[in-house]
Amino acid sequence: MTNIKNSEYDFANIEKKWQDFWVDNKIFKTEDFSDKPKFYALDMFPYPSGSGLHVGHPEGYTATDILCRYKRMQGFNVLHPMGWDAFGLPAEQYAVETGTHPSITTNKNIDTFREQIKALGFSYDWDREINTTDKNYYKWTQFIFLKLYERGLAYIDEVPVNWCPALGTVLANEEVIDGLSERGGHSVERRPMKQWMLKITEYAEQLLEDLDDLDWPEGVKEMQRNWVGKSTGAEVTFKVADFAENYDITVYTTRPDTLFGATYMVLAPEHNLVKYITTAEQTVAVDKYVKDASLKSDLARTELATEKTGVFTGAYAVNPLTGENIPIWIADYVLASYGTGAIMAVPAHDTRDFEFAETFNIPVKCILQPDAKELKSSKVAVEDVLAGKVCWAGGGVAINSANEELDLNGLSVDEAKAATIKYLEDKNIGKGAVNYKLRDWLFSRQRYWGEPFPIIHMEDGSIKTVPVEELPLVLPEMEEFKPSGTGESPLANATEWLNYVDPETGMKGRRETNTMPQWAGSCWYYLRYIDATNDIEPFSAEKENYWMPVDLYVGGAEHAVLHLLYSRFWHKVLFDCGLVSTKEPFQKLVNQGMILGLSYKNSRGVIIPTDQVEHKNDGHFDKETGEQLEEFPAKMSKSLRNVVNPDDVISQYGADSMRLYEMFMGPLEATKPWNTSGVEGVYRFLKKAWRLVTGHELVDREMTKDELRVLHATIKKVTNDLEDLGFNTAISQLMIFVNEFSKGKDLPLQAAKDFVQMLAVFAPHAGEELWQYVNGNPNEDMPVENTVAYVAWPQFNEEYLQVSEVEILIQVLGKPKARVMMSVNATPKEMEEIALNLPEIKELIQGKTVRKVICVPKSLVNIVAT
RNA sequence: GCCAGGAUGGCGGAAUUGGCAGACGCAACGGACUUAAAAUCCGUCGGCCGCAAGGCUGUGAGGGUUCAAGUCCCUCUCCUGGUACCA
Repeated sequence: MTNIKNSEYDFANIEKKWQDFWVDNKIFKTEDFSDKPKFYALDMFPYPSGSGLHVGHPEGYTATDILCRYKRMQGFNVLHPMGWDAFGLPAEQYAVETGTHPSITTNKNIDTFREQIKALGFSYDWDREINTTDKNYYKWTQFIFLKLYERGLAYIDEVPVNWCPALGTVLANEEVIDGLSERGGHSVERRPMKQWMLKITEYAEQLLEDLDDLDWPEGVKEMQRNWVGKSTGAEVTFKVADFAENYDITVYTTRPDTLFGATYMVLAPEHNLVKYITTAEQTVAVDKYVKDASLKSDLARTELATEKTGVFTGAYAVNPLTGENIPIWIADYVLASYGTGAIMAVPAHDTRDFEFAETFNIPVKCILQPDAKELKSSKVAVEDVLAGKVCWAGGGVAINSANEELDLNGLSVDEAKAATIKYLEDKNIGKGAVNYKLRDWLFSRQRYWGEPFPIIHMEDGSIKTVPVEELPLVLPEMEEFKPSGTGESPLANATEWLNYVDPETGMKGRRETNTMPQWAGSCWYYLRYIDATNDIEPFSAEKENYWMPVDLYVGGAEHAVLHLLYSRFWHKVLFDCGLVSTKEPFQKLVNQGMILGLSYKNSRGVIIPTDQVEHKNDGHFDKETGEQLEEFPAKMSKSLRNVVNPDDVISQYGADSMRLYEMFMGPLEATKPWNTSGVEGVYRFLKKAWRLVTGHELVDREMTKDELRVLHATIKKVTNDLEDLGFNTAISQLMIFVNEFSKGKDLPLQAAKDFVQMLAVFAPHAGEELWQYVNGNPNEDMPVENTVAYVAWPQFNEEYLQVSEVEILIQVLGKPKARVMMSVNATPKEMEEIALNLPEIKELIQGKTVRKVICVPKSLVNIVAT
């Protein structure tokens, strides 16, 4: 038996020992099914980068791990898995440079990550580890793609991509900086290429609606709502004047109520009617504008957003309400891809239209009497609005808005909208309409290191899918990973793999050379964990039914929109296929905050790299100049040299201190700066806790009232805080417990057991070691059942928290004046009497009239005396 | 610009439904132990006034509601994240 009585806290040996114990005995292997209630806690799986783990990763992982350990003790069957989102650009770029196959780089990085993660003592079920680049995994990613294809949700379209002629390759948006390639700074142009698209827009409404029932941060839900961008309004059809042909133009507007104020119309330069309606005199100018616009990237178009540009087409449309001819312009502030690619412009009540009208001297016609209240806070003069000198985009009442058949005057914006839509529908020249900002998802990349599409383009132009039985379609081995030079992925050079002959008909075909984007693998990984080794289906329906949905999903806020929207979309498709049983995958979502590094700047605001800073008692100084520096938190980055490496923290203080500090820093969701001396604080706490348990005589005795109160207050606070993910305050309470019990001569056995068990969810290595000690278990050849991992969580008893007397604060006019012990059962009347009879209070209110006395039981008495 | 979140000691942060601001920790200072250091332990620690008892003041700024405001309402400033001509 290892005797740790009166020993020193030796984290290095303890941590190694228990990590081995957990792994060797598969302590955290999850039952596929159980009578126990289930709890599925999911961490966003990492991209295993070459630089290894940083302190931000373990933050979320520690939080879920603590919760999982707690839930196991609460009797839950817990699923807590880990895996690797391992496709991605860096491994391919490295392959281009060095010829090393991306799978080699990837596996090496995964090994590093796994080792680093294991060193933190997380209770993952490693038998469920997944890797998106494993063919047994991406086989099912391809399978799901085929499901999408079968349902008509995947299609090919010509879409402009970032083509870099100098590099002979297509670049991802993040590889293009200010219109130049990130590597080499070559120019990048937009070039249409055939791409796979996924019809996420078909699910726009559901993606929006189902957000309401999710327990997600309000901010994330709002971001998703904005991304989907639903708007309601109307489509209105305008006749083009002076043409024999029917060149009707339909516009989309959210403000049909302002149709009387439409003084011109704008088409996107790409609008297909532009070439038909442009008059001869305007052709040269229009052609030039259209050409220039097509060369501008989206980036350039938005960067030049300050100045409005456009060209008159020479044609006129007829405002259906006023009968007036209004000029038709083209301008790139109207996007071809949104709505109908054409707008009616109401400069008086739309800021963009107003700017344009001012630039080109187009009349502004005010048709809204601004709302008086809004007008007041906006600081614009009502005369200017009415005169069309200022744009009014706020609310109000319609004016100047009547023709022989329709009179909107006096109506509010909402009433006028409804009336206009009804009129348009009756006349058959428009209708109510809904639009979404959400676009279909560009789902192909011109890369090697991604999932190949199970698609063959046949000679006759048809598309053949690879039969499910033949999946996975494996990436071919290649020597070279250089771009093909044509814009196609390097797979275009894999001749043998590329060419296909139909075994039945003999028809030739060519495999799809695009690969799927990195998002693909992460869209459904949470389902694979449920049944990670199934090789006949992606996951069994029975297991899915038991485990889904994910009860808690923790990860970085950077995935607030795309990853979460994409996987919700796939999940809904799988739901419609009958493959999953829930509409939404992630019931509760929490974003862990970013961890910042401590940085230093001098009085001129110049940031000094952290390793050039000398720390003294009276401040921080530049090692070179001796100048005093100001400390401030900044994003960890190599250039500031403020990156904290978890390995260093673990080797110096141990994994338990690392875990504890990550949780003690502050609320999980908050952005907070890493401060190494804070780690020392929790390390001291662990040493103190160790001394409390091993250095005091453990006595199996009745506890005193005070001891019971502290113990049960601790159990209560820790339990409640864990339920709300309040890890920092739970740890504070454990510190209070240690401070209080350290004052005693001995340690009551029950208090020791309960405390050690609570500690064990936060600091599991020290927790296990101390658990064996307080239970008198022999520590060598330990039976598996002796682990603390599944011991029932301690219960608190409210009875022990009760006190008979409490200190009541006596205030006069809200200021604290006296404190008095009273029975907890004192009635307000009794409290008032006691308070008013206190000598010091009597003195204070002498000569004054007591107007009112407020008594809050168990808390305070406030005497209002003047 | 718009949307979301935030601002509390020297620092990280605590504070049920409005009810004693600053729990817990860090740093700092004073002391004990030590030949010395580390480790550990004890004490002080928002600001101002005061020998003290005590008083005044204090949660980004200004106003309001209330017996009582970090917490609720209005206006403003600054920070962080998201988004960008979406008609």
